[in-house]
Amino acid sequence: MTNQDLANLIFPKVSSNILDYEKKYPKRNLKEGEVVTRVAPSPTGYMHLGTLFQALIDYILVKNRGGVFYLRNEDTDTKREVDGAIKLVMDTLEEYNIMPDEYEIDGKTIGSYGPYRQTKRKEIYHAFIKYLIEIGRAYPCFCTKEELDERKKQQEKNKVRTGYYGKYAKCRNLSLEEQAQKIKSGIPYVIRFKSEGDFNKKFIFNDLVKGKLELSENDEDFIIMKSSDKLPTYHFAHLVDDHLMGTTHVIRGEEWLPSVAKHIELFKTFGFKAPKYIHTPLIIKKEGNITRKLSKRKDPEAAMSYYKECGYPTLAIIESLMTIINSNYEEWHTKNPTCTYLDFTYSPKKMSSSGALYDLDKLKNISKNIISKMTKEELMEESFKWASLYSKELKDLIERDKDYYMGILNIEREQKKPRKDIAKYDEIMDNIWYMYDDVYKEHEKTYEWVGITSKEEINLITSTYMDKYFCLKDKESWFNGIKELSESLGYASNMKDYKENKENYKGSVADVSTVLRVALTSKSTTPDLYEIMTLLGKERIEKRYQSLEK
RNA sequence: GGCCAGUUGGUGAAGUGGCUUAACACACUGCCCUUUCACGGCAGCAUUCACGGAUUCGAAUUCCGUACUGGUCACCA
Repeated sequence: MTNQDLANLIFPKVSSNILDYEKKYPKRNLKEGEVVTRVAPSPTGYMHLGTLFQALIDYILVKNRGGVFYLRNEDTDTKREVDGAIKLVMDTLEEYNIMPDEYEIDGKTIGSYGPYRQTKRKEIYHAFIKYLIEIGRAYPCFCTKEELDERKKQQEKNKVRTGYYGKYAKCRNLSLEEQAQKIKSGIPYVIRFKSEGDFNKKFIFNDLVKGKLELSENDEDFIIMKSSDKLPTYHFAHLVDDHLMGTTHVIRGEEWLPSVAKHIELFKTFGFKAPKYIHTPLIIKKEGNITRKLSKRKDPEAAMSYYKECGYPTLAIIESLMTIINSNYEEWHTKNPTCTYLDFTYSPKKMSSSGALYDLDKLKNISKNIISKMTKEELMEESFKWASLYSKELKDLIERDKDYYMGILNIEREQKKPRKDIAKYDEIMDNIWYMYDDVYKEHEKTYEWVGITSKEEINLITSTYMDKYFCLKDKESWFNGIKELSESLGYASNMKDYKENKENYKGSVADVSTVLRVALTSKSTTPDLYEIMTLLGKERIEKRYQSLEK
């Protein structure tokens, strides 16, 4: 009995070997400095902010240096797999405009380094595992769950490091005959990597974000192939896939740092060049005094669907992530206002190495700026798309009269210093409902009177205004009318004069304007009143003033 | 508990031995501008970089220790 015999016993059907696959997937033809990155989500039916975060870095790195960005479906955990999960990831990437160059979806494959789906790569993994068995660096392990638990318990009790290594690696010393015999008798087994590392020896690992790290060598005989479906574990799939697909830069979350030693040993054993690693900080959240990883269970904002539902422009999310990716991004962007985020040069070294807090306030601010710079047509279209999915009410209003809707949106827009009052599309309704008579009528509202609250005075102001001073010719004459109205009723029309001689007046033109505003919209804070009045027109204004309680 | 990483204001952070009386942005507060709200402008907001010690003429920046926080220790990725 030889290693070769054992390998053949375990993988009787594997005919191709490593060399065959390396021929089939030759080294990529890259120009100097070009990179190959990948986003490798597992299809759990959920698109995490962190996945987008990493994909964005992948994408930017490729935009910066040239090369290929691909998507690999890491579906080896068949228990957790959810139908349509990769579609969700792809759709999201598409929405955010960070499409991979190579991918596989609905049976359609783009790119020549596929399959881009791990369950379809089983044979390939088997060839690599077979090789490992042949050279005596992998072996079948027959330990049961109970045995493993017991081992761990003993280790904890004896205060030694837990894990399947050294003398605790029970199955590594089984003779080939014993192994063959057990396999033949149908005992379930996994394949473990036979480590030659020494935990007490250190090696230098250079992470592109964290810098040089001194890590202990791996000495664990970790599992590389599962028993039930014969699929590889992450560690092994990482080795095979990233080698064959030619990944130059692996961008993944910091939670992978503890397994780096395993990966390095694996690459070394095969004599493959390991990719460069960018371990990104985790996106964290603060809850009271506790800081923790964004959790998909507890935090709605961990899911990309959250941002879609609220109606944040995708660019706002991207820009806010950019500020986390490299904190000099904003400064760069204000200096280069015509550039897009794709023109920015990403530097892993400048990335913060502590957890990144995703700040929704910051997002809102960025989003307000982006929305304020949209043209009325853009905003109409974007908000319509959103409303079609999430707000029938708004959708109906837009469809009723798109021009009128754009007119409302255009108040204090398309000017040098546009108004910034919308952070997400679900806020639009709050800002425009009073511009529609039927909605206004039905809307539950309290008039936000400020200063002047007497009903008689309010009625006096509105009726005098409509009778004698109403004018919509242009903004200047409109405002002159309000000034004259103010004076005729004993209010100051000149603010400076008012401030100096308050006792001479009942109030100022500001108070009068507020009355006209609140009486018309019920709100004390609205955009420019002249434009609102122009859109509404005299008749409707008059009606609203008349319908006020006497 | 072992291993690894991190710790600068309310938040994200810049900063790699003197140019830092700690940049920039968000948030907050005040003032100015203004018919309101906003926008914009100005100003304020860490005498100090988790704590203790060491090195140095000089440290947020180097070293050691402590504390705290996070990650990880699966036939999950």
